Amino acid sequence: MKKIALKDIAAKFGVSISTVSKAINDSHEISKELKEKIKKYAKEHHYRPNHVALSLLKKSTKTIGVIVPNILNYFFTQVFYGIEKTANSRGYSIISCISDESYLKELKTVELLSTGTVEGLILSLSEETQAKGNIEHLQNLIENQVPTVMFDRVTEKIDCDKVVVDDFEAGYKTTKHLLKTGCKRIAIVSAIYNSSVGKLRIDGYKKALNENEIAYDKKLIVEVRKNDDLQLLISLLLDNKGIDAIIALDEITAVDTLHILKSKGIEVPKEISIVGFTNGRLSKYVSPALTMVSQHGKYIGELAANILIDRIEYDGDMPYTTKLVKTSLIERDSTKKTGDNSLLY
Amino acid sequence: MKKIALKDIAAKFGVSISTVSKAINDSHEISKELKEKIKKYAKEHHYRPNHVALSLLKKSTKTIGVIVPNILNYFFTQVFYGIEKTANSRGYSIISCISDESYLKELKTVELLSTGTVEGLILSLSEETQAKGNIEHLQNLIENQVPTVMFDRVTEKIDCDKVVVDDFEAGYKTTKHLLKTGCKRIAIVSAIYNSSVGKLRIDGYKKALNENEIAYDKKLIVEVRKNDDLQLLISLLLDNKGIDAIIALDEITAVDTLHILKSKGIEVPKEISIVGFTNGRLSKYVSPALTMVSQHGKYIGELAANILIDRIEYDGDMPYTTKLVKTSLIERDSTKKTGDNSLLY
DNA sequence: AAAAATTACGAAAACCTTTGCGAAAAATTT
DNA sequence: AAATTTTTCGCAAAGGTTTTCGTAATTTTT
Repeated sequence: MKKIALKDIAAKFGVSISTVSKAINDSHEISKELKEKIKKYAKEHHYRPNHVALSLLKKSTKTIGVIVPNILNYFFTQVFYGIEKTANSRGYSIISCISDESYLKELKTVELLSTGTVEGLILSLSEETQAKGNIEHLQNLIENQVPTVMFDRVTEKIDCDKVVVDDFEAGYKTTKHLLKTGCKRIAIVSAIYNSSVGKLRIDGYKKALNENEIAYDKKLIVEVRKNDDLQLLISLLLDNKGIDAIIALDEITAVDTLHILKSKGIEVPKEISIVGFTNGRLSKYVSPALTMVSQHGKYIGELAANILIDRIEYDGDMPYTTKLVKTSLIERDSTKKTGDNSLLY
Repeated sequence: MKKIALKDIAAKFGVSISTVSKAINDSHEISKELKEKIKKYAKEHHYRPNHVALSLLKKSTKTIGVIVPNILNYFFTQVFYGIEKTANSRGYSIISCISDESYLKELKTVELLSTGTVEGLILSLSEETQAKGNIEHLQNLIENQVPTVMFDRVTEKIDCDKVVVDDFEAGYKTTKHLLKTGCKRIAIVSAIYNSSVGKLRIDGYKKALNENEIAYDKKLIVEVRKNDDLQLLISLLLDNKGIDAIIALDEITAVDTLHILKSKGIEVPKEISIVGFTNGRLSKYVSPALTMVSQHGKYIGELAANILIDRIEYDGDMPYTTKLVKTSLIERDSTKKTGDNSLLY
């Protein structure tokens, strides 16, 4: 039993292809008896209209493309999940690509998908793309009228819909919270020094410091590069006497930092508080459970998908929007309680 | 600047569509001057052949479908990553669906994809599908000659290529290891009582017990259902005096179990050893770090993709294969060392 | 019984691309 | 100058589907 087409059914009953099509679609133009015969046969042979042919005809594939830099990162997994869920509920399939933080793969994918395969694209820039600043491929996308939504790792050089975490506010809020719990000298450990995201968080941090009349000290910002020894970096950092809080800009770094502090016999949060970014699966299972900034990945995915599909389906001019998704601080046991100064004495 | 087709270029230069097509594909049939004019114009307007039309013409979409039950599960994320990577390297895109453990969504997806959209399918059964045993949709798939590879959660009722973890051996190996470290009364906590996977692991466990002449005790197998209180279940379990090891059939349960034991003041592994399944991100960050069974998710994905694409591209008969991927026991600190009996006394 | 309306189906276009073949025009050879 | 080859392009088909329109045949209405 091979793939069956209208043609085959038409041949079977000695009628035309259009008659079969109409019969299967229950058109009133076809007599009752013929319709029933054809429908029965079609069902028995598992006839299903060829999706590719339909896409060509309707000029609509009901498919959107998604490019994520790294699916093993829990945040992106969550976003992906959100996208898939809402896209699906609105009748769209998703064709997914993992750029693996590579500019070239991102480029290839964009070129591949922007040829009628998908009706729109949701993407987050690869690390390499952000570092290089080479975004011609995305510019072409917009020029070619391919609806596009960028999320999280975006660039202001491209004019399109965007969904971003309010990383500035997150950095600000986090720092402020730490200050409120009595911390005075707050360090930042970042493994994402190249991204817009990291810069924004640090800007928010600076603003909070400024508001509290604490001088910004560049020595307190530690950039962790690939293959760097975090243990060593933390040791060097702690030579700056008086550090009483560390903000880690990703979950793994937060957990690693916690372990390093513990191995040094430093009590968390009594001596040093820790806040990490991205509320993934690790944070609540370590001890003490880490206070984290949740970025609502799933919600971001849902939002991005809805914006994209709205644009695909809305026939007319729609101004580009940038949605700023607020973070939530999830307080656990790696920070002191607000107003609770007992630990200070 | 809208989407541009051969038609538009043909109109621009007053030539036929076929001429333009040949010019762009650098055919010798077209004069040098015309070719250059057309190519220049095409490039300037970012012409790219419509992928849907090509798919229809070539009867090949260069796309495979992937259905995973739950992308937030790290094992599946890893498999997904492996699939994407190799599919991509072999020139295939992937269209992905998350069944969310729902039979209905799996069914809908299979029906949607088996209509010319994809050339083959890689899937792992949803929990509901496994529980219900309703696999007609997959039977149709095979009958309709859609190349299909099932991984991890498979059914023996369907005859197709399969890639499975050697869960029987894993259960056997794990149990044997625990016995070798001196454990005598080993319990199992399972949140996947419905799956083939869980049953196989328990079968392996039984074999190991049998070989060591230890009676199988059904009371030592705990099934954790949704919304069940694990804390309570563990407490009840521990009423069976003498339990000195627990095998948890998924990572979260392993970590949770560890926490519960710790909160009860039970020392791990001195009093009770713990081994968990699925070596994800959590296990090595808790303390003590958990000994886990790694299932090599990425490799499974790569294998599945290669098998599928081989079948798609090989024109002829190929017997169905079932690949059994061995697990690795990653020893950390939640189990005692082999031959080290010091902790026993 | 003639006119009008309804029923039941087929032809063809459209979606976009590639490619084999035919044909005209140009260039080359005899 | 005639015959042959080469160059250069267009036509048409094929892939599967839906849909508009046309056209018979049949039924209903006047």
